[in-house]
Amino acid sequence: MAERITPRSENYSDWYVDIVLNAQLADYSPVKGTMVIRPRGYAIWERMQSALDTMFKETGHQNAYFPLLIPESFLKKEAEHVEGFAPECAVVTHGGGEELEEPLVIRPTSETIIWSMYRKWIQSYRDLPLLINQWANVMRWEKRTRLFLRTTEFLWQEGHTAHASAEEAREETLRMLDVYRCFAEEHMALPVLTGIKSEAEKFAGAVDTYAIEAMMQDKKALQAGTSHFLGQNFARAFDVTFQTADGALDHVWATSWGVSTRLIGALIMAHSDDRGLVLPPKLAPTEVAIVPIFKNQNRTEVLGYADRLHQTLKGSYRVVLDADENNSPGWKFSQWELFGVPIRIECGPRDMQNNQVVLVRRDTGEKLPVAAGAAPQRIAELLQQIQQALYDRAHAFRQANTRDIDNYDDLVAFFEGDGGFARVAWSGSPEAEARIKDDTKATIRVLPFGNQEQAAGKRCIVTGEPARHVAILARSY
RNA sequence: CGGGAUGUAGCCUAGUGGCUAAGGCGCCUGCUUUGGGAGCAGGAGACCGGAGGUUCGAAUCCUCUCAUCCCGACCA
Repeated sequence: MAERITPRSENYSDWYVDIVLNAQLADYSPVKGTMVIRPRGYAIWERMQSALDTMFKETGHQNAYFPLLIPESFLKKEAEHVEGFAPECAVVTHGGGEELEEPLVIRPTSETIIWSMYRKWIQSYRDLPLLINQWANVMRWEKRTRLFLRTTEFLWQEGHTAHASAEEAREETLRMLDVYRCFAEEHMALPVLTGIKSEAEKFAGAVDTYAIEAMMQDKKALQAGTSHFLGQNFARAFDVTFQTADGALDHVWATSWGVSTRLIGALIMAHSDDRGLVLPPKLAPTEVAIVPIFKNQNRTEVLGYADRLHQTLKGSYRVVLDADENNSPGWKFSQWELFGVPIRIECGPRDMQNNQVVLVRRDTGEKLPVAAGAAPQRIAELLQQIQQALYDRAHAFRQANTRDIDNYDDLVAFFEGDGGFARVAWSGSPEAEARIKDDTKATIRVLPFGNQEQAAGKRCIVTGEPARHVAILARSY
């Protein structure tokens, strides 16, 4: 029998690991905390990259590549930055059989090396804005790792932009946050909250950190992407100045923003079920799997029928024909479900007689017989419906598990129970934030856009002081 | 970095001092099958995580060590 997937209800962590391993997305590799992204997982990443890269280009960015190794001294130039990252840096001390003059840090992020270069490339306001993105691997020595969600090495993209004014840099920060929101919603079918992070949760070295935040099926929050307004912090640290149109000298304004292979973890935890992976059609490496059902006496005919269907669909869809003769149809059904293929097409002798095929939705299991000639059109519609249904289901789930709470005891009870997202009024005091964390293990995920004005007239859930913010609280990954 | 658990064939597991380490899945060969994880027959595959020790004898007991997973403190 095939591998059993631990049901979500039994153990969510085990379920997650079972999905990743059995759907062949990734595998553990020999070094603690590192993993191999297998072809089925990497193909998803490639689709993510392709969609995001297009969006980055459409917003005026260019790709470049900066080196993996960063002089240790660079990290130390920005005070908060070094404090934030020093504990999780891997450091190269030897090369070519000799101890290095200066240790080299394996990048945990590239602000420092990039700004050291921007110093050379930026002299005038005419050189701005400078809009660069890089696709790269980074390394953060995490104490505790989880496949895709937090590994020692991971793949991501990091955008680093330089601007002549604070306003422009802020605009850029929000523009890219919106690109992430759009990508999450439209491609990943993942509803996200957008907003700003609290002081405690922001990026080391940023003035403001914005994030998209999603709810997973266990009601925990996952930060799916961040966009930072860096102010002039890195420009000052690396002495990056430019001459303005009126001849003055000013430090450059900066942003950085990134999403990582963690998004694959988000995808899994948002949509998949106890039968295996469920992928939104737009990111599914294979959209359609054709499973012919034949007996010995009609093998040639049925395979021919399936093959003609395959030929018909090949030009328009990412489709595979599973013509293997050893595994039973039932086995193949389970297998393609495990792999998360959005639509399976069953075609057997009965279908052939009726000149039809059976489309099976991965998300609902629903079986839909359709005339063979209508299949291409129906598939297009169905893929869209599945994409939308996944989004709607995730959105409804988040709505159902988000509660407005205005009493501290209720808040504590909420997180002692099933938990979810708690929407509360908050004074802005770090002490209040810390107390919530101590008492509930929940943190401020985001101060969401759109309803901050609702804080007016309310009192902080912890201190009772006048509230200045609406905060979303949740336990998180 | 603390707490817990586990390392026996590709995977899962049995074996808790005594013959040649057992079974299931998977894999290979052949036949038969195929509308929800098929059947039969045959076959390959393990220095039992590593090192040291106790013993006539160790997968099994002891010591050390390594690795991984899970739960907490820290984080894309």
